[in-house]
Amino acid sequence: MSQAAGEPSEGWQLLDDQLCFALYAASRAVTARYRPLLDELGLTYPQYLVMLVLWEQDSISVRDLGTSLQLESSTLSPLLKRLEAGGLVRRERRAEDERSVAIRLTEAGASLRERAARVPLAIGDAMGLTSEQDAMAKQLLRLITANVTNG
Amino acid sequence: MSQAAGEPSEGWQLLDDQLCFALYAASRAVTARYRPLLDELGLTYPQYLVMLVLWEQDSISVRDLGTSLQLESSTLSPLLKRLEAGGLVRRERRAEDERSVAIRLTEAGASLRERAARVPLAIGDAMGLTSEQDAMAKQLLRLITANVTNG
DNA sequence: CCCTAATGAGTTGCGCACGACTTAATCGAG
DNA sequence: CTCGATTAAGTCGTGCGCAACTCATTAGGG
Repeated sequence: MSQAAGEPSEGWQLLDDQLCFALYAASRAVTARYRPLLDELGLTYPQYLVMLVLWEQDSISVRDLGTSLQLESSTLSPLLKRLEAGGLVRRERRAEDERSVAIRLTEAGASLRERAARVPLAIGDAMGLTSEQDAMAKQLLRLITANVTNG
Repeated sequence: MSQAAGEPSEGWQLLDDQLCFALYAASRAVTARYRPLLDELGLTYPQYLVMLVLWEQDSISVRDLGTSLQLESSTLSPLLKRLEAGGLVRRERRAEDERSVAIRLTEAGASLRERAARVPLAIGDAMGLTSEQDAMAKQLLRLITANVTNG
């Protein structure tokens, strides 16, 4: 166990013992691993997540996108504008409810799906987990998220 | 390979199946849980991590801080300036090597340690994991970080 | 019908996070 | 010793991520 200069450490407050830091470091490390792959597609990591949702379900409101990704409109609105500027999505007010904005894939956005197919495979490969470890990790992370979100 | 809207997805590229998203969501959820606690201390989450390192080992270079936290000097330099402006640390050039800057705690920075003692306990409590689950999660996250970083 | 509350999207301000770059100091081969 | 390469810290530009707020639209009680 590492110690403060001179005095013994008390055991609480050690960076390397904290799950929170392991989580923070792992998340950034994985995102960094995505970067070169996503650069080829002209996407950032959050933009890629938005595209994943749209490839699953085209024409979705900003609100529902926020629910899926747990992101605020203040994060999504500028991001979606950048995707629109890049020609991947269109934004149009809904006739039924003028408050709502539907996000739809353009042709370019839809066709990007094939080029992106290899990304999750490459990342899964880089993570190098067995399927049991992968399942365990997902389960634990979802448990943490659920506990920390409401509790 | 691509599908029309409405059809079932093929299993690759499903947001909810991806470990990377679970990681990203969990990391943000945990940080959000920290926020009200750290607000009372006048710290952000990355600032809190820097303070954790300093409480373990006072007088550390920006370089070594970056190695510990896996952060670039371009992230740390402005962050450390804000901590200095807040009166928690001092920055002084090292005599032995004028390129290097030593970060030292002020009195206020050192005494913040006691007030911060309850933070890891509160977070650990909120995560609600058994000690076995906690250990398993840390192990898996470190494995992912290690594999993804070099590989 | 009216008027207030709510809802959805967007704006602003601030603090990361990182790539690309700059500057200054040190190192090290010849 | 000299001078080109390396190293440490910092700056700049871009894109999140979120709190606090605004604005427009819709819902709903009286």
